Amino acid sequence: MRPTTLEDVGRRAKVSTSIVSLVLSGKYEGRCTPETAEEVRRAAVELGYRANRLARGLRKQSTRVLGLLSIEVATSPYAGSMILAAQQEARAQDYDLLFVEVENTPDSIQQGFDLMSEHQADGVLIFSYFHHSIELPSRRVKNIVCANGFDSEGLYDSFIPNEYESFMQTLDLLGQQGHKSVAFLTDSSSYPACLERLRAFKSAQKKYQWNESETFVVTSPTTDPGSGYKMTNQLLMRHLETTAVVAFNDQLAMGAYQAAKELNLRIPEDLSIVGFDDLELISAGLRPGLTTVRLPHLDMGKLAVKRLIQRCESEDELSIEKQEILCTMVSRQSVAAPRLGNLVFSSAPAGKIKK
Amino acid sequence: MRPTTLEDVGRRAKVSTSIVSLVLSGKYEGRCTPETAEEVRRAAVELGYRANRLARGLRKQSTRVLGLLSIEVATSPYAGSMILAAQQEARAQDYDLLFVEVENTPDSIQQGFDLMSEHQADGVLIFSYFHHSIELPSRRVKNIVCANGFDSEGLYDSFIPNEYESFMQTLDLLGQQGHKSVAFLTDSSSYPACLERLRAFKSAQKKYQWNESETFVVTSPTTDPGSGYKMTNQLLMRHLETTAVVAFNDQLAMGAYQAAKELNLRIPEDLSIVGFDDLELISAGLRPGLTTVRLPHLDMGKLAVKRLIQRCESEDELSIEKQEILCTMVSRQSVAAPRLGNLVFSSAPAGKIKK
DNA sequence: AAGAATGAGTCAATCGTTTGACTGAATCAA
DNA sequence: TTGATTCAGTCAAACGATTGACTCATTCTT
Repeated sequence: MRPTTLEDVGRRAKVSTSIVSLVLSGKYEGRCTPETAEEVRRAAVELGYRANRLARGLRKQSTRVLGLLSIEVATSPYAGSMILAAQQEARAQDYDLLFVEVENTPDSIQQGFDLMSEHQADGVLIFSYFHHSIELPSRRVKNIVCANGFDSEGLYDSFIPNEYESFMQTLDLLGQQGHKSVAFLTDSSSYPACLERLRAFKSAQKKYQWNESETFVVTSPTTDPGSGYKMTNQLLMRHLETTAVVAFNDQLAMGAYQAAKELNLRIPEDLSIVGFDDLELISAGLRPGLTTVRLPHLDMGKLAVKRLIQRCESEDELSIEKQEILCTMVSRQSVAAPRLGNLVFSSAPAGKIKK
Repeated sequence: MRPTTLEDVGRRAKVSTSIVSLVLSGKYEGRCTPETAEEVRRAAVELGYRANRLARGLRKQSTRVLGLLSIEVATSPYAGSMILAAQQEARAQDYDLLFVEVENTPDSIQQGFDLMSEHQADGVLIFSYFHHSIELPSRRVKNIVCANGFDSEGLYDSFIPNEYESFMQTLDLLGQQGHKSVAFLTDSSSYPACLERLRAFKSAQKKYQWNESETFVVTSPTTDPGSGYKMTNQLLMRHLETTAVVAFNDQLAMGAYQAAKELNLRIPEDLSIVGFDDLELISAGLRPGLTTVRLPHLDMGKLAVKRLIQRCESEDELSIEKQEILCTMVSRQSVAAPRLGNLVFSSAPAGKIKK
């Protein structure tokens, strides 16, 4: 059963395909009477006409299809919201997403671009699993936008999280509550997320006069809960006076919970813990709920698509937009003021301690 | 900069577009000399020629594009692997995926189908968030395959988890270890997952002579860790003799861990716990690691695509394939034989207890 | 030496839409 | 009355790839 074409509709409404096309796209003024237009529309509905986007794309040299190159995103637990947000924003503007998962190698990415160019995608989104620099190969697509990552040459728009300011939100919270012995569990890599969060921590140490002993920064090459557990044990062995643990991500925080509970430390009364990422499976599931920072996956996905479409539809050259997005702090129950009986007293006035 | 076309390649190789097309698709035998073919291939590479899939699709009436209707999948933590597996299987066979997230309403699904038909997708995959029945509206696509769900009329292929047998794997494990007081924390819905897992539990109760008191089945409308915590508390209040807790999913199991730890019960020495789903963020993150059952998202995604492509390329009518896939048990450290000092002794011979 | 067969290509229709150029009738201005 | 304008449409050429129907020259058969 061949699908209905413009010609079928035209035959039924007794007009040429031209009129049908014009009417259905709303550009028929001066080309036919409103009555004819009505007749055409009726015929189209009766026959269940759906435009063939291949033909349209071929003729108009524009497909309203955006390529989504996902660099190891779909494998990650973060996948959902970014891709979903992109999809919905696209659909809201009558664009569709052609999805390809690629590996983080110039070769694989090149293949992804080739594919998108075969499909005549109007533009390509590059979504990255984690916030880092991506080496883009020579490309044959004009419109490109990156989300949760940026191209190494800085040639394209990018929407990335503002690691420093975002992390500072939870650090400020701890500082304001009067903590003085705060430890940071982190990754030993040199990705922006890592570097920036460390920079924020060091800056908070100064700002709130935290104990700046190097042993308050615990690093590990892996960031699973198991590592978090070990790091926290190791930390508390050395610094039992610790009143707050700041984790690079929620998995490490989860490990910190386990270590704390084994040592019979209550959270948050004896030990405050904060995470990063807001993986709800963890952060909302832990007891007590984990105070953490939600990565702006939704916003990045949405903004990237908005910008890409803008690029696709703009006549003239747009300047390169690099936007850092502030994450939102999600307050649950894992933070409290340090107990007065602790080694280091809070120097903040009582009014400040209570929230 | 207009992309290279067959004509450009033909011009450079000094042959007609026909020969170029024939050569590049490998069907040139009897149409030109191997030397000409080589010349054409060289020209194509030099110009970086990429076929225009719109034109090809229009002409061949086949696009090698599969629509992926994701019914609330992308919002779920399970998203990744199923979509990823589908993408990779498709790509391996030179198919691409057009991704649309839809809501679980006939209207929304209908819109999804309409879209796919506009794009002339060769077939449509329907991926569902959880294992359940989907009402499909009147459709204009011939090839349809469902994964992790099935259409209410049973008209299409479907690949779903075998809930009963899969769940039975962990129940068997507990039975063989000699547990007799086993509780089941579950959802109070009436989806297949729920019904089947309950059926498996009841059957295990008989098979292993577990205490069949109704109070060993604890239900709740929500299945977050918080509920698991409450349910476990409530359970242990009534049945302190419980030696094993079986949870409907990993979130509930996570809650059970929390309750157990608060009561100073050691896992697995005092209480064995098993989950379902294998959400690694939880199951691999808990201490000790959670023994659970991995849903076959990867297989479902892959098999669904395989079958859909088979359908797209088959001349004749294929019969409807309904496949139930066995999940794999993931053994971690949350299960052990009940302690001999417990209220109820294992009646199994010692040889059976040890694995 | 005439006709058939083969080899190496080209031609042109087709897929379904879009859209500028055209047409033929009716109306209007002077 | 005549020429210009408007109205309500139709025509046909793209867009780029595919493929059955051709063509023309050479070689083979008898």
